Amino acid sequence: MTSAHSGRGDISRSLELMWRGRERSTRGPKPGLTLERIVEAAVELADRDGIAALSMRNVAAALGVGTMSLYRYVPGKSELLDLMLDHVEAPAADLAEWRGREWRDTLQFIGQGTYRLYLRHPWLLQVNQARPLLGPNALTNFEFALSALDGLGLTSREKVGLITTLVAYVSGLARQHVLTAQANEDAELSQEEFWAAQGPVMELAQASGAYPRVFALEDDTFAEGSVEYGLDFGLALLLDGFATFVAAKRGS
Amino acid sequence: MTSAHSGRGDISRSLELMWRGRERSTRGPKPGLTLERIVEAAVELADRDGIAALSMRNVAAALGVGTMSLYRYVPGKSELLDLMLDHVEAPAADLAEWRGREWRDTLQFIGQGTYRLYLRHPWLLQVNQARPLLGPNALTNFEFALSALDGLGLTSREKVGLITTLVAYVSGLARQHVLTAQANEDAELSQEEFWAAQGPVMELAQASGAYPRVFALEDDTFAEGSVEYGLDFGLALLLDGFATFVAAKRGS
DNA sequence: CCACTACCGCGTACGCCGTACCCATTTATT
DNA sequence: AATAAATGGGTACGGCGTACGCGGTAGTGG
Repeated sequence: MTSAHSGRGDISRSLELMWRGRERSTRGPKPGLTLERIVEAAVELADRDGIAALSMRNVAAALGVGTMSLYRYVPGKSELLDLMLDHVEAPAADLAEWRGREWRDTLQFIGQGTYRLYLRHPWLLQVNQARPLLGPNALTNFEFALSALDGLGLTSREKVGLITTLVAYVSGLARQHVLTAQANEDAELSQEEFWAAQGPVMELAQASGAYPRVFALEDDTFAEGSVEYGLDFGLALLLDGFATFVAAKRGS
Repeated sequence: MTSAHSGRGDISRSLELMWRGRERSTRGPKPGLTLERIVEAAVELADRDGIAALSMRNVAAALGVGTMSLYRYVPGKSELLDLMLDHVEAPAADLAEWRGREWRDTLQFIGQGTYRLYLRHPWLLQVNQARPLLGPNALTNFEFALSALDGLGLTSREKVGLITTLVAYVSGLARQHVLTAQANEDAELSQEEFWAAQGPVMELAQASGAYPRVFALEDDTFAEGSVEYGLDFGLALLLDGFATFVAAKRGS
């Protein structure tokens, strides 16, 4: 029953932690933990048990330390989320191969990769990325996306507009998909029970005759596998739109 | 620091409340509240103070009643969220006018309307619509969207695919936009301070030379007004893609 | 060798949250 | 008048993030 904020705490602390890590001073006991270990444990916990289970107490327990020990490494939960975001955004290793490929292939790759990222870390969709901090990984990904649009004669605004549109679509779709899938899995209520619960009122709705088109939909419309089909379907439409735009710019 | 779940509680209770309201039995004291009033107060509270401030205690206080009194009307917070969702989705009154218009205009209207909805109720983006319950308003909107695609020779799957794609894009973009705007407004940190905080590390990043394209972007790329521009820009691209698809179907 | 100092681990406590439980009160039926 | 049902809401429990502060530890300077 909890969402989460990122970018709410001490921004510069988060950024320092992302870019520089912590410079150790020689005095005092050696730290028993590392920032890295904490972030990894937190991501693993969120992946497995969902964002609602991501409490400082649970992260600490997973690491076998006291709750407040975490605060020696991270200023607060907000900054921990910032770090988790940058952590999972680590770009694929083989980005270099993509130099010189067709822009359309590259954008499709980016879209699919982003989608997979959300599938792997569904809690991303519940994190309020109010102010996406520009961590090293975010910046690398952004640079890569921009490189895909080299040499097409686009302005900065246009490039960013295309990338924004792509990411907006993919994340929006992932949101719909992942949240539904996740509800079907780990809830106490199965998908069948859910539809069974909706059944009675739906029959009323159908009988009312106010929604003829909704109830005229084919049975297989929401069938299994419609979602993977969904990404490629919408992505192709969107990239068709991009192609029209790029062609117009080239022609002018 | 809280997200929120919807569709987690007793589904059938939520649905009953949405479709039928509560049938009053004659015995006992007259209720001092109505479901309607509670939902409206909750929406107003969420609009003004954000989802984090939406606690049962705060809603009750806004209504001048005891916290637990709310539970006489709503089974729990989860169901209250379900009701809030359906409440704000109330369709525009003038949907009937749109019969027979061009599909492209209608879809654009739907996209812009959805976008405005998110601007008006930013907390929508933080609500985990895991299982969007089909309330009367949701169903009416869906029916309207389907009606826009009448007569184009599309299958059920294709119609739903187009609508899904449109909504995914718009909600994804709204998410980026609203969360950023909201952070800029009501946080203790202004936008200038935010960028000032990013400044030092950004200079380091620039000096590293690893992100040439990012730092070669024009200064006005992220300027004010880029966001409204953003919706229409992306929407046009997407609808171009739709047009290509529809034309291909027609031609075949 | 020893004080000093900086740092680590973390126990306790406070004020939030959702809500289970229960009881006094009010009202319509019998 | 007695009964049954519904309302209002107080109290309490177990969760949360985290401020504060204390005892222990490891390098440093005398």
